[in-house]
Amino acid sequence: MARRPVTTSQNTKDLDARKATILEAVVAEHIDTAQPVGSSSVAHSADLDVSPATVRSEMVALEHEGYLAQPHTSAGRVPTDKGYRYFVDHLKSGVMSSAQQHQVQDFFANVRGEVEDVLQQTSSLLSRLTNYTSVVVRASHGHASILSVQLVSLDARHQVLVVVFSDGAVIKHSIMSTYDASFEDVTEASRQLNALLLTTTLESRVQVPSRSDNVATLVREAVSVLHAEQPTLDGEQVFIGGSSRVAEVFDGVETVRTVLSILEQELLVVTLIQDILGRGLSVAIGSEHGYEALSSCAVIVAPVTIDGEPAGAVGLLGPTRMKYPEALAAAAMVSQQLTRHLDGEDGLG
Amino acid sequence: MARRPVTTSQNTKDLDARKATILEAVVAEHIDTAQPVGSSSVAHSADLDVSPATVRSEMVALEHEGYLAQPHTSAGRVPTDKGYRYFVDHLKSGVMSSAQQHQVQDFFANVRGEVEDVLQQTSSLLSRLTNYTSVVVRASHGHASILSVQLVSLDARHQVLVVVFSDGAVIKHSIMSTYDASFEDVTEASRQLNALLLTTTLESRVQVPSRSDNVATLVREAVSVLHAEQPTLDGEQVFIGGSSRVAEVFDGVETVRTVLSILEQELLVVTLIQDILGRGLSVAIGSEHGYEALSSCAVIVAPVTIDGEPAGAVGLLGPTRMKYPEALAAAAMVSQQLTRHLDGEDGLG
DNA sequence: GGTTAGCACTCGGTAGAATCGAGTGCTAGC
DNA sequence: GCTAGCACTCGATTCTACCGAGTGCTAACC
Repeated sequence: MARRPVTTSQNTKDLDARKATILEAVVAEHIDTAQPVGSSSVAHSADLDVSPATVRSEMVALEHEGYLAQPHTSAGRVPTDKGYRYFVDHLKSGVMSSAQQHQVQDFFANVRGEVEDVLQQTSSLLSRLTNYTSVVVRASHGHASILSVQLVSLDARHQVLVVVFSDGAVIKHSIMSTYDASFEDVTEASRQLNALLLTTTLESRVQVPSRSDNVATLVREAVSVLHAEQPTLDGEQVFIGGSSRVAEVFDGVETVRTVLSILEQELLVVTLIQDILGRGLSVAIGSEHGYEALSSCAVIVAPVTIDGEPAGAVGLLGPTRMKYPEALAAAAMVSQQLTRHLDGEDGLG
Repeated sequence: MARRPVTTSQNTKDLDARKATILEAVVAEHIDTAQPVGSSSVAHSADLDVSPATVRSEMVALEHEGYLAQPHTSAGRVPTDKGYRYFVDHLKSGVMSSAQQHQVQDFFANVRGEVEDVLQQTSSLLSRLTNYTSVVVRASHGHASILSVQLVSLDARHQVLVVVFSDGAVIKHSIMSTYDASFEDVTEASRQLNALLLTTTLESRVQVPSRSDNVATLVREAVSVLHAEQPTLDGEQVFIGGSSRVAEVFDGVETVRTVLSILEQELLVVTLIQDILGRGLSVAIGSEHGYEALSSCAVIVAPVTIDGEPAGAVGLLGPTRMKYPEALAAAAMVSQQLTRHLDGEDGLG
């Protein structure tokens, strides 16, 4: 997956009022119709009392400044990524239909079950609301403290390590011992692990016993397996909803393929979302997120917190000509309601 | 999702040798080219020494008997589901390239990690091998015996119930108590739960204490939450690999959409696979599996066992004109190797 | 100077006609 | 029973003409 350098500054200085109106009209209409937009329809729709000819001359200016592009001579104008960016940056906060608002409220009033299930369903909800593919990311439990460690024997050579975190997450790891571990060994190792790890986090490193008896070996093995957890995927979980939307929202089999195959790579998705979030954006349009393969996509993200701490994010993936007002509003409302829901449950469903 | 009655008997009585050869030639060529197949190419390719005209008259017969169809007059023939069925039923066992065989062996020689990860990667492997979308289903732990039950307190009102099964699976459930549970209450409840549930299975029902003290309430809550596990999804896990293949393998956005949206519904996928498996088939073609929406798909399944007991299945989803010999061989080899891998690990990775 | 009406020009999209050709079904003869 | 021959069908391709939405430019207008 080719990664291009990221443009940090948006370089969207304000346009004069009329250019802005025209740009916004073009973007809005193109989002609506998926067609290049001509000067006359802009002249009529936007309530500036000027002739198409005037609009045209403004359009060439906007084209020179990089906000618009022309698929070919004698076609209308189409927004560039920069054009969309301006549009998004100058959006007055959108609204959701009250029917949709109710839908969200009802959802959160009625969900129950494990956090994982709630997050998966939230992802589906967001996708249904917007008709785009939705992504919900749950932050890693890297800095949640450990509440319980338990080693359970499957048989003499196989043990399962189960760790419960303060955020309610549970992880398991399988351990294969190199010698036959007695029931007592395992129980004792389990006891020592608790003593060792309780209240620490996955990020902290602990002193392991250096003895070479069976129990110490088990303990060392368990601790090392836990610490090995980090490098791969940081323990984030990804929940994708409405992946079938990809097929209806993008045109061109090739694009659909590419986007789907990116969605298959959870690590990539997590990185992407965190990247955007880290840059303090709520939308990344086209080339902005730096993934060549997603150059025809826009990504909307909204953070989710628990007790004020970052706990994940919700995201939406659509074409650059996505319905920003609605999508932004939906993402905002869902992330906010999800945050409240998780807070209300003390960090766990 | 409309469900049609399932055809149980295949009704594929043998055809005479020449018809069979012709039918097989048509199917093979159509799988290869995706085009309707004409009489002359069959006459040349298959080594029957007859003229196209003869082939033609056989073809009308095959059409009457329902093995072939004509998209329109003056086009070649295309196999029907029944035609594919005959082809599959009379397939001499296919072969995999030795390169692919090595790929599979290398994979299983080198995978490590949790079963879940292994299964997910196996799914990706199978998809890469075949260029179709792959599904790996892990059977529910409904009749694995319980090795350990633990109740962990998040805070006074929230507990996490963690259960470890003999097959190495770990499940968790969140519990909200209606009163403040002390640390001692939780420890005691945990102890009692162990006494109650150890060596039982999720399917068995146990006698819960009828007292109304705090501990008993916790215990009842925990047990009921466990038993409630069953009805929804039976605890099966689904791992889908290469969903992006859908976009390149089916034509028509609508089909892609439908197939993707079915893959989103895990319950449906599990049912489908188990259904096919239950009918003792290894392939379900077009209308055979009874899902209207998948009428242009073929599904290949192969069971996976642990110690001879059913433990899940691997599956492939492709168009009815999929490359059956290769796909069947790949599914067979992967399921067999996976079975061996899981057996070798004593039922757990 | 900014705005506008007028106009010639561009060029993608569509509709229709002509044609091609792969493939069929039928029939008569071997 | 097989096959050569033949008329016929019908989707796909190509070509042409043409329409019209939209542009850029210029000259006049306020």
